[in-house]
Amino acid sequence: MPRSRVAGVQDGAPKPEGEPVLPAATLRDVAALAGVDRSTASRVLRDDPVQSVREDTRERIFEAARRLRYRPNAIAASLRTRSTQTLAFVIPDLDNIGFTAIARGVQTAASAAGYLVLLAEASPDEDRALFERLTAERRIDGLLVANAGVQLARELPSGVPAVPTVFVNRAIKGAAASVTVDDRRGAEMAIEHLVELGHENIGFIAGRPDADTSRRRRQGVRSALKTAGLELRDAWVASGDYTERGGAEAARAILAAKRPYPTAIFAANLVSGLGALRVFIEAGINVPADLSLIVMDAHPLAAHTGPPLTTVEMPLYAMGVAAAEMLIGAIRGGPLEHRVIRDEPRIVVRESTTSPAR
Amino acid sequence: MPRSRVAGVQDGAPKPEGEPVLPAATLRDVAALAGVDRSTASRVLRDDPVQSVREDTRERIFEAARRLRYRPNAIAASLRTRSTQTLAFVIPDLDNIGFTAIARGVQTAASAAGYLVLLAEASPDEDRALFERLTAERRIDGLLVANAGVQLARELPSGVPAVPTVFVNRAIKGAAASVTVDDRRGAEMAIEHLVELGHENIGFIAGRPDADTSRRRRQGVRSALKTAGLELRDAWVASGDYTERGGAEAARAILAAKRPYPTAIFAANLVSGLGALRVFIEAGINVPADLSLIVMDAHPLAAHTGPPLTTVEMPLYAMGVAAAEMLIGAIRGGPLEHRVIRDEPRIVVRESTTSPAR
DNA sequence: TTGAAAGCGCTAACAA
DNA sequence: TTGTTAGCGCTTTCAA
Repeated sequence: MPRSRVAGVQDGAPKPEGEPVLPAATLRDVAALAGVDRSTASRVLRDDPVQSVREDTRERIFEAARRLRYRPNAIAASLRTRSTQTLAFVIPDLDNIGFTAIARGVQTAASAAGYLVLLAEASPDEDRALFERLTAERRIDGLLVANAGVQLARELPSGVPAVPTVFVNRAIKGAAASVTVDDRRGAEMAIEHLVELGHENIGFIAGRPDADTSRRRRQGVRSALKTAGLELRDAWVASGDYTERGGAEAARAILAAKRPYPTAIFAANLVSGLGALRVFIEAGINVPADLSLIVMDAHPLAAHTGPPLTTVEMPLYAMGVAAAEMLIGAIRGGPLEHRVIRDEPRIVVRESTTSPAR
Repeated sequence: MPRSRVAGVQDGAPKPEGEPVLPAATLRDVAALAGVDRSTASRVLRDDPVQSVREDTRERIFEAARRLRYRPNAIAASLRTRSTQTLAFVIPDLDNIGFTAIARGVQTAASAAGYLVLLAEASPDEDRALFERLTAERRIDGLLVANAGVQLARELPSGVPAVPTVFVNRAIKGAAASVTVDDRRGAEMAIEHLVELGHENIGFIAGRPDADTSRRRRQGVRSALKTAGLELRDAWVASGDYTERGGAEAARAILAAKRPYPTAIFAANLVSGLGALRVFIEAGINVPADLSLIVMDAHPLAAHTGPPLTTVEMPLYAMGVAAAEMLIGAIRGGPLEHRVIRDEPRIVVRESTTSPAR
């Protein structure tokens, strides 16, 4: 039996009924206690290098702040400085497990620079309102947009005061900045893996036709096949739309075409690969004995599908870090640019790929 | 071939080099253009019911605001009203797929009430700093905390001006408010499902011993087994710690115990169930023929494991909605309380459970 | 080395 | 029905 202390109802912070909740101390209170002017207190507490302050004055101010548990009011500071120390990271779908690695990179880089991150999900029909709310109302200093459709970039009303914006995992022509990964190389590596296993008949479940990532992945497929002296048959290509359902439909389309079937398939992302996998299994196809499957996007769960999926792991965390760093740099006057993270993708071999049957 | 317009590099918002970016209009500008005082403009634009305004004045003000593309500065309003219209939703781990349904519920309810949600991930060693930053600096009006450990509640310095806080999926004694689901009932239903299939030897992979959800799930297991006249053998129970690794270890522990093995196992959450599933499969155990497995937590990906997992789907979305609504109510002066969402959990039967072999 | 004064953009008493 | 006034709490010249 576990000790009841552990298994019992948890203790939390008991309400401190005794201590009256004082109204939060302001800079004025600190200054009064330290016997200085508010401006002096402000300079000291912010470590303002512009003017020097006598050591004992500094100490008096710090001591007063400590005793009053002074915390600056960020809202008031923002109003004055016109800087909120906050970024927004907008994603289209929280359920899309691909974004967590990016988000973690963003968070890490932002925290390191003292920025807070407002992570928000916005479906295509809501995003305009959200963007307006964030930027027009001056709640953020900069914006990161992942996976969002063109709509959003196109529709941002030009009257809205522009905050620096970096697109993540999406190269939008005309946008000032973006950070992407080398999708083309990742797709090439997927095909190379299949070719090394001996496959000659390779199919492709593509992404959303209107997404630029999809275009680059398709290019990678073509170029790697060409290098291997192989051909991409029309009947073996279908759009999986980056969704589970799209992947399933693509799989059915490939199965519906006349034989021969391909012996291996590369799906342009994890979710569409899952949809396809399901269709194959339900059709009685043995993966990988009859058909190998490799998908783009790494996620812990890929290890738990039936069979575990061989994946192409892209440097998503690094992409998030780079995007946040570029954005913060831009806020501070640095350049916005289009950047591609060239860290080599990694093939994680699991059980869904093997050599073709003879 | 797709039209090149579609497959090509995407167009975004071209930089409007022509239009000079005007400094954003303020209330003062609107008032001047409409020929009224700032206060009048403010009242009209906020739809302040306190005082009435002549119809033509209203129209002049709206027209001026429209022409100047006026958007109120939320920071300035916040400073004055001491309300940010922003909530924070703090979660311990973005990768935990269980939280997305909750987050979506929170978002929906918050948006409906005009609140923005700041979704933040905070590991146990960071959360204090984050909380201070959010509350002490007065960036938010209320706080939702999901899955967080006791630490956080216990350690919140009492000097920090308290924002209303609602714990989500976690009942913390001493905390003012929480919203949870009926974990006990969910666990009972899992066991009932196995019993109905004819299982008599049922094992349990429990959650983190220090989590209150884990305690309730354990209670449910015991009570349902008791009702069925079955016993829970010590050798068939192990803590999976709510992690994949913990689940794997628990599975190994159960396999290491002397026979007989249980014919079915209930894992207290999805991730630990995945860890266990993997161990079973690697041990050559056929799931479900040799061993049925049911897990708590619904997620689309549960349909894609090998075999697809039978799950207990809890009303997580409803929990998120309820938590946000309670919090917003509290901000507006309403009560904080401990609430349990009693919506009946749902068993989603997939292929990982079947009747025991004879 | 410090203080005085002004003001970020808005809202809310109160007065007219 | 509308305007006057006084801040919210902070930062930032400028002057002493």
